[in-house]
Amino acid sequence: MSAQLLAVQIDRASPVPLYHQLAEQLSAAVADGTLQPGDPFENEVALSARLQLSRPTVRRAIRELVDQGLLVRRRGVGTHVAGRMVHRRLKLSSLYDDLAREGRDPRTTILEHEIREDERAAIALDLPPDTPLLSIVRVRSAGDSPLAILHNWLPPAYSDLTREDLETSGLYALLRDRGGRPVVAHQSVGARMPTATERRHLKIRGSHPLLTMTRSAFDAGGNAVEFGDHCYRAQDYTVDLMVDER
Amino acid sequence: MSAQLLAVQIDRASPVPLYHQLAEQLSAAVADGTLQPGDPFENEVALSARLQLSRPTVRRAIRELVDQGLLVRRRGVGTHVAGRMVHRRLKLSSLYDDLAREGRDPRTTILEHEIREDERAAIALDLPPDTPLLSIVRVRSAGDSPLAILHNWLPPAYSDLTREDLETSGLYALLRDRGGRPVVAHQSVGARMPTATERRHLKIRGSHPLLTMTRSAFDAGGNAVEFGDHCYRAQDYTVDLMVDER
DNA sequence: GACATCAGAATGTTAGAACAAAGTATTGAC
DNA sequence: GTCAATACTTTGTTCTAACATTCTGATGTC
Repeated sequence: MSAQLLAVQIDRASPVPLYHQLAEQLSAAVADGTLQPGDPFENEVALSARLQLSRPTVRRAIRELVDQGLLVRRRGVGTHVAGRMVHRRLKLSSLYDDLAREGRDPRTTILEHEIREDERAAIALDLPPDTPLLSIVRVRSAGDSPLAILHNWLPPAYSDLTREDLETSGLYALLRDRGGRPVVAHQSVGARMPTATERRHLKIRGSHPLLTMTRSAFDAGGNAVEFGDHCYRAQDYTVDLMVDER
Repeated sequence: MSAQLLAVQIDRASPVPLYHQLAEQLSAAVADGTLQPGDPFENEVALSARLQLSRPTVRRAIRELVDQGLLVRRRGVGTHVAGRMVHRRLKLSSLYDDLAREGRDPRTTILEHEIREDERAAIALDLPPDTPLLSIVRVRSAGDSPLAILHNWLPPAYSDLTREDLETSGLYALLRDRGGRPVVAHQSVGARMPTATERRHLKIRGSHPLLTMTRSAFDAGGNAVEFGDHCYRAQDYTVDLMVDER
């Protein structure tokens, strides 16, 4: 029961770390099906000898794949390719990106765009309650069908975003362009009936609920990036997520 | 601007790895407020010299804290304590555990308990569509107030769970006792109006929606552990979660 | 044939060393 | 005084080396 010998090419002149070069190529082998779930993986020592790399380097590459959930390691047994369902694919995406990816023609109508104080939003962003925040209310549609009402508050660092910016692009894309890459978010998802105003904006007829979500997003250093209070037509939208305790 | 010298005790006779002993004590210093967000952290070399540990060992301990989101490292600058909001605290908890922790007297009524085939559940668990699954329907209450209807399907390995087991304990606790520790789950959260039966079981009067959640859970090896289709009274329940892209 | 013992194979832990890269602070020239 | 070059600090990468721990399977005895 010997493992498959994967073809790997290492470029020692490249500025990208050896362990990462290796990790990417191994990762690709799992992704493209060269290695199937359950398949045994070449062991550390053999791999390091074959590729002329030290064991710590190979070990670190394998660790990256284990962290992604692509491989499972057991002491005394070996390393194997994990089942497809445990592969990690996290994303902190926005509705705009999701719709754009599906080719559903995302559109934005801006209802509000002004600097204000808001205690609830400030607290959620771990900022002083009297911090002036840019408050934005948008209706997001796919084609002619309104899907969601998005209320967001941004800290002072981003308060120069214009209405025009927001009409043509998603909020998260704008934040990324400004260097504020959100990597952590606290979300809370619930449901309730819409108000009369919400029914009008979302063109809801009959008895249909809203899916609500609040989100506080932060960058890697813990700086506040955005607080959002969103509501979606529950008929057209679900929140999908992956919980991972490894 | 020198960093605080933390008191750390390392027991080389202990079977617990040195890096983990160190990580736990450093983690505690952040948790109990000895180190505040933004505080500088003693650098790797100094710490390894002071504690008589090798740099790789210290480095691995620090890496553990970085992975938890407790510390932030930047090359050339140093290591600092991260803001409180980016600390990772993941949990794959069940409603029973949540209620018990809050002292809200969780109770369970079993409506169904039988072996059946269910194509949707089997597919969600990455099993053949004709796999016989243990199908369980429960009403979960806090005291006398019904909160949720929980429909779960379990793979054959767990199909010997009895009604009595389920009445006295949470499903996740039972699974853990049997060695099936779920570490990864795919969840989908939505909202809809309740059916007449659901209104009766959950004692819903008036126009109130349900929060729905489906979940497929797997252990570290990728083996199916559970598929659940739950609905909650949206008035009393929200799904809280933390998304993390680090 | 059933069970305990043991060897082998794999990952896990720890150490010591050297150099690379990035950011900060100081120094020096103009 | 301003600005650029330099030195220093700190984390990042890579290697060699040795021993520990855990699981599997083979060996061998009763």
